[in-house]
Order: sequence, then structure tokens, then C-alpha cells
Amino acid sequence: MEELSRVSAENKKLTEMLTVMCENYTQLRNQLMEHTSKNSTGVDNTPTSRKRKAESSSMMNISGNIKNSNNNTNGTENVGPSESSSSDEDSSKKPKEELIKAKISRVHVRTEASDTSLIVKDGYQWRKYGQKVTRDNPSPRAYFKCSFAPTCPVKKKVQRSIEDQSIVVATYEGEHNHSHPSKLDANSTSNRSMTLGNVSCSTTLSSSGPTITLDLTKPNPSPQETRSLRGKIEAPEMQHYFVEQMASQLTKDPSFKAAIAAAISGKFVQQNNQTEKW
DNA sequence: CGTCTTTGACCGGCGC
DNA sequence: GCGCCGGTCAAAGACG
Repeated sequence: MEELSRVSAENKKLTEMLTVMCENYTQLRNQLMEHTSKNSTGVDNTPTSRKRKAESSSMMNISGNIKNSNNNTNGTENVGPSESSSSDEDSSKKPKEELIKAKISRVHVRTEASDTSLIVKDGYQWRKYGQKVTRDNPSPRAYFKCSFAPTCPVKKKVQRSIEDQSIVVATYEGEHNHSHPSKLDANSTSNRSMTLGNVSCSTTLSSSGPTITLDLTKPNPSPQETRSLRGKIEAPEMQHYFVEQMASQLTKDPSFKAAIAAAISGKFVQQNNQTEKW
């Protein structure tokens, strides 16, 4: 309980730091937009190389904003900085581009820095069809197609963050035209991440090694923090559902059960360094 | 033998 | 038109 309270306090501090960072980012972005609007009177700002611009905006989104594409079927839950920044700029563009961009979502997953597999397990079944080394990032970018359904048009690009090699950025394009495979088999995956509103929680349960890494962001921010973030207030039943989902997924993982059993039997060694990492 | 990954080749968009 | 660059294809190999 002491450890839990300590971690909770640390999470609160980190959340506050994240809030300050988000606010600073918003202020800086507004200042930049004002500056660019003053300098260039043109309607569209530098139509050259839209793709690189979109990627550079995603690089600014490394502040632990973890989203799951499964909830992004209509884009209403995409309230992250990258989405908001792109939607702000898209307001002056053609509706066709807005339609295309509405189907694009990004997921940031923290993984082991030594893991070079570029595999982001999100419950879907993916087939790798290409890998490229892009110009703006020395890490190779992997291209995946959804192979769960032959007609599923969803594609996924996975690339390590140029700023933090331990963060893998997965960009999803399109919408799945089938149900989530994990609904059929909840034990098929060992890595899950979920998002409710702006509160992100990512669990990385490594079944291959003896270590268990939990990436947790405080699930219950204070009302003040909630207001300061994006004003998206969660319903209590959603928080309850969130906690239930976390508990059920943790208890379904055999490695987590083994760790709990070892802890109960007195063989579990508390590693403070691991918990202090996040 | 079927499926998946790897990787060089190829294609199309874009800027100059 | 040419070159660069990101994205895709497809043959070959790996793997269970």
C-alpha cells in the first residue's frame, strides 16, 4: 500500500508535468501559428511535402500520449496533440483531405530499447510487406497490412521515435471492416494499450522474459487536472469500466499470475528501479 | 507445404 | 526531364 501510494504520488507529479508541457506546447503552437499567419498572407501554408510535415508533427507528440486505434473508428476520441494540431490546420483545407486524415491515427508505445523487432501488438493480425529507411529518421520504418481479413484495407507504419529510441510510433491508416480479433481470443496478445479520453494507460506484459513492465498513467486525475488538459470529463462508469478492463486483462496474463504467486510466496524481489522508471 | 519475413527493385508524386 | 523520396511489389528464404 505504501508503494502504491508512493507510485500514485509520482504519477500525479508526472501528470502535472505533462499538463504543463501540454499547455506550453499549445501556447507555443498558437504563437507559431500567429507568427506564420502574420508573415505569410497565403491561404495554405507551404503545400510542399505534406507527408513530411505530418510526420514532423507526429514527432512532437512523444509526451506519452498513447492511443488505441480500436476506439478511433469515427475519430471522435482523437483528441491528442497531433490530431488536434492537424485538425486545426485542416480546417482551411479541402474536405477530401479532411476525410483522409480522419482515418489516420497514431499510437505511441514504449518498448525495450534493445528490441529491434518493430512489432506493436495491438490485437490485430498484421503482415509485414515492406521496410524502408527514411530520410528524417535513421531507424527503419516497417509497413504492415491487416491480414486478419483479406479485404481489410487498414495499413500500419511502425517506426522508432527519433528523439526517444524506446518509443515506437505506429501510424494507422484506414478503418477495420471486421471485428477486433481480441474479442474472440483475449489471450492472444500480451501487449495492450488503451485510452479513455485523454487519460492514457499502457500495459506491456512481457511474457518472453522474467520482467514485467507496467506503463501506467494516473487513471483518475483531479478535476482541476482534467479541466486543465482538454476539458474532457470522464463519466464515472467509464472509469469503472476502465479499471475492470485493466484488472481482467492483468489476471488473464499467465506471467502476471506467476509474478503474483511468486510475490505471495516470498520469492518476489521488489525492484524499485523498475517502478521508478515510470 | 503453407505462411510469414526479408529486401532489392520498381513505381509514382513532387520539387527543381 | 531528372533526381529524390516514400510507399509497394514480389521473389527468395526462413520457419513451423
